[in-house]
Amino acid sequence: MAHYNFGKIEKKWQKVWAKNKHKIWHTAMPGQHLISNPKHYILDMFPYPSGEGLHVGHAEVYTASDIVSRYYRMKGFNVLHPMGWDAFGLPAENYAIKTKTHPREVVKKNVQRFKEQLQSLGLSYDWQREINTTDPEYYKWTQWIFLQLFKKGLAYEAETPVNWCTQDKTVIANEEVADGYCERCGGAVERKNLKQWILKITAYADRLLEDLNGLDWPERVKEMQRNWIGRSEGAIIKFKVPMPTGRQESSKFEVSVFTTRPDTLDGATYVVLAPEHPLVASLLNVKNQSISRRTKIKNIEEVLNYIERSKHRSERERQENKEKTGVELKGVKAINPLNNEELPVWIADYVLLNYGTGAIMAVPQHDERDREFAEKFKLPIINRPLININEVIKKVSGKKIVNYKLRDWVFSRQRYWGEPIPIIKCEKCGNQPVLEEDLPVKLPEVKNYEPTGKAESPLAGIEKWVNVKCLKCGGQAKRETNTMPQWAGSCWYYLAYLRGSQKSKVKSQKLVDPESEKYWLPVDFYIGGVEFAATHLLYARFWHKFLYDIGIVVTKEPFKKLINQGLILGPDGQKMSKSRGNVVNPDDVVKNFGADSLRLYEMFMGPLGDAKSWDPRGIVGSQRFLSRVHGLIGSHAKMKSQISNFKPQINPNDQNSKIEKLLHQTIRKVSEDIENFRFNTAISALMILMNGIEKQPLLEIRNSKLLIKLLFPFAPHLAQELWEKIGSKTLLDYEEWPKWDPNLIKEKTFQLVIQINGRMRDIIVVDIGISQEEAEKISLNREQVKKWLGNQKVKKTIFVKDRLINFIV
RNA sequence: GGGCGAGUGGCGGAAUGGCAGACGCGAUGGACUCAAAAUCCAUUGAUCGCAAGGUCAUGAGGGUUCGACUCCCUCCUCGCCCACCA
Repeated sequence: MAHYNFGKIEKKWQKVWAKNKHKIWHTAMPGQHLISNPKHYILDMFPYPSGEGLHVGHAEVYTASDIVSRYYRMKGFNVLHPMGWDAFGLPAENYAIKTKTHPREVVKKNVQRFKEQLQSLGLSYDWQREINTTDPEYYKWTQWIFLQLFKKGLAYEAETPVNWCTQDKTVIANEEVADGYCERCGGAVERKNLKQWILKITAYADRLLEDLNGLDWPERVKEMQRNWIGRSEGAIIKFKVPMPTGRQESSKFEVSVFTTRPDTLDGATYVVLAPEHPLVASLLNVKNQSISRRTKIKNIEEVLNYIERSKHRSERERQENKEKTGVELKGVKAINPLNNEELPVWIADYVLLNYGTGAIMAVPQHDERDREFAEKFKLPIINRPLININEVIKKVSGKKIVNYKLRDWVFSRQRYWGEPIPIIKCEKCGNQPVLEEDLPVKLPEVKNYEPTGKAESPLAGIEKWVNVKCLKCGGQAKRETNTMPQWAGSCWYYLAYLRGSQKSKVKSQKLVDPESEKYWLPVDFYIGGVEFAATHLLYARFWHKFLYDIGIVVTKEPFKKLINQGLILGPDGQKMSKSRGNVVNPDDVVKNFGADSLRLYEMFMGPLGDAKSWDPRGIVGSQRFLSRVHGLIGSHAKMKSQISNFKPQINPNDQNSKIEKLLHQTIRKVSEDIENFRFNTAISALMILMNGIEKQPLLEIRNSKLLIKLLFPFAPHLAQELWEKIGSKTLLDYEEWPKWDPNLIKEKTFQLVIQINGRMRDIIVVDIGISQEEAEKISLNREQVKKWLGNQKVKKTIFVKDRLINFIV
């Protein structure tokens, strides 16, 4: 059988769908009457429209959500299934620097290509709701949310470290750092502190943790978020560090450590500070630039060298299990507040400034890392009895606290291509929020997107834009020139779709129409990669909870059910990448095999959530299957007048009744599998049905219709084509999903497995509901059973109803 | 280093406490053909046996159970994420 002309069929129906005057995939706009049907909001993680174009991994998620959307539409649900573009970000900017094109133009081109590619897969999006995070009408509201955060004290400025390329004189992303050097220019990278905007996500830590319990998310994602938030109970204990000059005691010369084990305090044998810890600078007395005279530290050179070295190591490197490094601050001692013992003080870069207090007390007897360190540097390891936690804390005036691994969210980027942070800075009056009526603060045009050589955004160079009047005093002020991170736009985009069409968006004076929000939220199915577990998914939950607090939304959580898709690896089992040369381009696959074959194959490859490698031969199986369906129904459609009168027989032994049963089993299997995102087994069930139908002497039109409907969510073009071929004029989107008859599926008999000592020795067909006595009687009469039992005595019999009987001898 | 997953035929996978290998790919043999492709039919975990049938087998080792791919423990290997890639 030759393959059907998928190219022609697919183009034909894509055209019909695009033009369709009934707007099959459109849902009611804000202000329009909402249908009272039950709803499903089925959301894809929207793509970053990269220059590479659509990836087969995109095709995988989007096909999955498309199947579910089509299924629920046929089940009578009001389905919202939108798509948009997460279009701010680094690659567009880097490309702009290289080619001198405006990122806006790059994004426009890429979006167009992505959209065409998505449409070539036959995905049923409500395109009238399309959004783009770089659209000023869009980022106006991203900025608006920032203003609300600022007004509630949840956005603040503080010094935080960035990767500073010493050659380019610019801040670079983690991704652009390779082994301590800048990936682009090869210059050395060091950590440098910069004043940046920070969002207080830690204020929501407890709620973000608590509310995970109510979410229908994969347990592993919830677990990742729990660990990321990293709640731990412990205490802050202060160690005095006597003034190195030996004169008066000062509160400055003490160090607070966070410990989860205050009960081990008696066994502490040394104290470790992060190299950046402010106490280290104080001890070195750096500000006088006369370190050596006023400090007690005897090994200044060594200490300074170590601090300098740490600057060049990333956080990850510092925590890696290579040899632990550290330097003792010779001459400095910390006093254990419990027993007044003098402890040596070290600096080591495995202690991080931004976790806990940036300082630890080391108890080598109880902590593995401390012991390793102690063994390497020959520090004492002592075993002292544990003391009751409350007693310790009371005795040393410690403070019980809850500590989180979660850190506040650094929200500034020294970049052009992002949302400008809507703040005006006045030297006299401080930070002023831009007035809401002045939003959006639009990105101005710049001549080039190159870094400025100072740690600031290219926006800083546009004087006309930067210089403004202070809103309070009217004096000379400047705009904030940092932009927001790419995550900002994706924190609320599921709400942006509810703003509706371009027309209703422009008209709207609110972030989201309350009616629409009440009806559509929460998102029922949110589908995307597990790699966002601790970033986007946490950031979006944080913003949503904030919007809940200020009365914008009525739900506490944005995404009710989360579904993860796994990576599609190259044929070599490696992650697809240009440099490996193992990238599969979906355009080629669509051209050579058809969109329906691509969709079917990607869903058939394995469980949605698993990583799986692309097998260039595997797709022919999917294509072969579709061609067989096309051949069978297509050829029979010509004779439809003859077969439509065919009457099914009632006789249960008749072929026709068998196929009836298979059909209903398949309807059930496919329905249940779609609802549970198990597409690989759903497709396998369709194949089994097809194999059964092919063996039939005659094809009943009713059976064709059922098969077509079941196939439709997976291979919509072919299904719609065949639907037309058998004489139906409707669009399948409006057809009802088949129901199964439980009576037709019910089995009357089953295969009873007979085991002896747990090993299968015989199998017989018996009636469902057979009693243990009867099963025993029949089994013990079987030749096979007699042979295996011999003259051994049955000690025990295990009977599992409608399944097996096991004789223990 | 930390966190989260996964290991089943030649390959992708199915079975989540009860017949291991559904469905598909590939391979082998056959039909059709001058021939090839396509298609159709049959076989296809390993091993012993003429056969009936047996034994072994789900990364390795142990445990729980009448019974373990499935649950528990130890180990090995691989994948993903780690806060400025998205």
